[in-house]
Amino acid sequence: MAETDNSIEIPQDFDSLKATILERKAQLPKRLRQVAAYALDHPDEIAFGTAASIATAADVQPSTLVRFAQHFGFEGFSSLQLIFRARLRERTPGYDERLRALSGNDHSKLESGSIFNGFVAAAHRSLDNIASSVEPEAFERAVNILAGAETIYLVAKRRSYPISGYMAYAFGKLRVRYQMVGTAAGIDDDILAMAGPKDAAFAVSFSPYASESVNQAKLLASRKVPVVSLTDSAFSPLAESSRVWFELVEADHAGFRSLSASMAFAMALTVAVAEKRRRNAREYE
Amino acid sequence: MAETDNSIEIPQDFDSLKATILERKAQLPKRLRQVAAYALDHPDEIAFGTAASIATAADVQPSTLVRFAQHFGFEGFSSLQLIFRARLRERTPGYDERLRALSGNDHSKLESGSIFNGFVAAAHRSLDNIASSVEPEAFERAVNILAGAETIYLVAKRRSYPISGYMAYAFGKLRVRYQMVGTAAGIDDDILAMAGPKDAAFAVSFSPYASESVNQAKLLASRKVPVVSLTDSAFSPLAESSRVWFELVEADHAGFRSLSASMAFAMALTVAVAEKRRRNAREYE
DNA sequence: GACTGGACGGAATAAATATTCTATTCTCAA
DNA sequence: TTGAGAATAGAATATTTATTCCGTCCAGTC
Repeated sequence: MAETDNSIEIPQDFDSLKATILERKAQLPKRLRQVAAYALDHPDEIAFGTAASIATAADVQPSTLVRFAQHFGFEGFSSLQLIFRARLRERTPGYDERLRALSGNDHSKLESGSIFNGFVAAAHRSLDNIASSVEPEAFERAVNILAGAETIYLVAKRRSYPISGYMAYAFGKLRVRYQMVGTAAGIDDDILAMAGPKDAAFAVSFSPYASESVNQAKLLASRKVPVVSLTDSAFSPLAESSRVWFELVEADHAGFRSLSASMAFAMALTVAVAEKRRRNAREYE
Repeated sequence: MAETDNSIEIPQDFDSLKATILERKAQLPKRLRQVAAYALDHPDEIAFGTAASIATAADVQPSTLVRFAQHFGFEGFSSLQLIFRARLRERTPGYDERLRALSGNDHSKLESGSIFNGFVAAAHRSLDNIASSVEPEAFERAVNILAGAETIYLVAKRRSYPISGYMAYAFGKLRVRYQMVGTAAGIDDDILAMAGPKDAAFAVSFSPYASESVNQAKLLASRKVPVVSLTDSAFSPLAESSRVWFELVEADHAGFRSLSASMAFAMALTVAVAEKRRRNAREYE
């Protein structure tokens, strides 16, 4: 038998698999080389297809695919396929390297270190994700709505509260009139009663959604106050009350979701609004 | 029978499918809505998983997935799945590319976009920096100090306030006793008067340092309360009052410093402390 | 309060799947 | 040319898969 090569590590990610294939390509038997060529040329097909369909496309037998996989140390074709699928999931260039850099650093030696690394990695992932999930056009609309408002109402509870807390700080510095909602219990309704169509609101809520925030957003929407919202699902109850809404899925570690992407988003929105106002004001001078 | 809706077109790509789902979301029965939410929140899982695995993850029956697909005009679950797979093949162009496409048209649009990108980039830079600037041993010591405290006092003002705000939320979830300092003016001194050597404090302050925070940290230190602090300079006045302190320089954009690294740090510290406590508690059982 | 129609859960089923096995073919050296 | 060993094709097999079907449940209506 000349099958699984135990002496060499089984590739765990697409890049190293690709390298291994290229390296051994010359010594591969005819049909296996045929498979190798097809696999590297049509990685998407390998990821999605069945053994039968791929075999037909590559003009080999299904069993050849299994032998190919086993030749590189995998248990069968299916486990090889996982590598090709993983490649499509996290097609974030640069992320792998960063993660590898993290796992090699001093923190990994201590027990609390892995927690530390985990949160840094989660924050990175969140930020990688944000660029593709926020549409520039929607962002622009949100900026326009908030820049045109007399007073910006900030609605957030619990986990989202730090986000609006930062925005409040920044708006204060930038001389943009704002009003936080939900700090002291009881007077929220009175505050919201003052909001009108000339104002605007920014609401943040992640699942599990604080019912208070949702209701307040609804109330504002019913009073013709344009609402911009930040949430983590297209199914968020916030979405239906909002003129513009952003779906932002934060990566998590140990069950605690990162706030990095939300924070970056909030900072960008805040500064963009202030910038827009400054320019509008100059035009009227 | 009320099945396939021939009058309406079957979505052929992911975007129109998503739009259709969102549109009909309100009228969907309970389980189908559950599937809808899961599908839009975890599109990758739908693309790769089997009906059984997805059903388990979404907490429904496999047959529900089939009904869901048929509800939207597909023949079965498999044909719906093809849409989700196609999405991964032809990745949607990221924000960067879309932004570049926009840049030719309108200058004002470009402006908001560059602000957005700027903050995301700054956040990335901050996170890249954090691993090298925080010493694992110091982190370990900080965890030990806070894990051993009866009550953890959180001291932060202004820009740092969102950080302690998040920690308060997380400590609450994790059943760690804490006390925020500086929320309502006037009673701070009374709160601090209760702190003793068995407690500990975590103070955050970046330049320009809020004198209040600095004084409170000094007061705590003089009362033999161990202080852990997070700041942005070795010359920070906080440092001299602290048992352990961390220097964390955040990258900035347009003069506004990122909070991503501080946030990641705070989350890691919070969870590490809770974890440590949990372990200590188990040892004494 | 009974009736009706849709929604649901769960078992049954038929198709499709990856893998294994074996006979045959090919390769290369003596 | 012949013999030995690997490589291959293709059928057989044991899972796993999506789907169908039917009894039950639930909400709304008269």
